[in-house]
Amino acid sequence: MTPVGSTLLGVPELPEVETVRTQLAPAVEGRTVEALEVRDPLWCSPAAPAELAAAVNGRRVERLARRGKYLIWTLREEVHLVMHLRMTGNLLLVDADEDSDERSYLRVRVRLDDGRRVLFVDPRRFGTGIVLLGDAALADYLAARLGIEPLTPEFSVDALRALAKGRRTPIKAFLLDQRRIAGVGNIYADEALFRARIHPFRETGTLKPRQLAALRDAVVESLALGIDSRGATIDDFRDIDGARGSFQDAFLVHRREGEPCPVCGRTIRKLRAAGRGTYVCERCQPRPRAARRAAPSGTSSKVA
DNA sequence: AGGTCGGCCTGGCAGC
DNA sequence: TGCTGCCAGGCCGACC
Repeated sequence: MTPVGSTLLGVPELPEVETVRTQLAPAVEGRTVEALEVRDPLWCSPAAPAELAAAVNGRRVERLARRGKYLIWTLREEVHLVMHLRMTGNLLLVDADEDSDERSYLRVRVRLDDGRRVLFVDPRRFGTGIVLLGDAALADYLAARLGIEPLTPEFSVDALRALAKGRRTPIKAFLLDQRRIAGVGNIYADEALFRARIHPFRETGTLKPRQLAALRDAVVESLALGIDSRGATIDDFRDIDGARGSFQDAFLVHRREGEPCPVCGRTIRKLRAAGRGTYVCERCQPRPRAARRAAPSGTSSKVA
């Protein structure tokens, strides 16, 4: 079996989806989808599994692309199968003799014309799929949901400044809003804010140009590091312990509550921002004055 | 209209 | 020990 992607640790964000795309593309591009079997109707609701199959079956895969956290199968004649892994979705590439209906959490099976299968496995059933007919329909779908792609030249300091201007929302919520910047999730938001030395409660519109520049660089660096790290661990994915160590070591503050800050040694705290568990060094990332009176802590009661 | 919040979903685990 | 119930969070839709 060739495992592609993992959700053993953390939620698939841009780097993980990109890793999946990189690994999967050579196996599916140029192949024909013999059968799309959606075994869990929730996956494509409100559309019916048969509708998706009718649109997709028998078509050749021209390209596997990524936009934000979406994985896009572009088939012949502008048929687009758009997948989202959400929280616990995972894609596996397997041979026929490794495939079975008994596999736990199997939601979708894509049978290719070479006998191999791509399996969408998802314990929590948050993952989704939709078929969009026509390039315009795809463009509309993505444009309604996603903003700037952060690993492109379009993600400039000027662009970030324009997005941030006048916004009163906390910067963490801003980073998680896919309609502004596409692909940043909870992990990389924490990592980028730490690198840029910005507190997650900081009001977005009050950030100085220098801070916005630092944040832009930090987002790009964090995502790029995530892609590198993912690539490094994908090969020994079957070795759970090996994958785990390498993956977590890359993160500076995320999920490191109670540990010393890697820069200054102050204990990393867990807060709640934008409804998410949020990790911060409040010496490196000083809490903004306006937020100091707000609830000082989230789910954690123990603060060293 | 921009911002906030609950619902979706289930494995894992804290707490009784 | 075994059960209950809460937590995790990306995205969407309801609400203010």
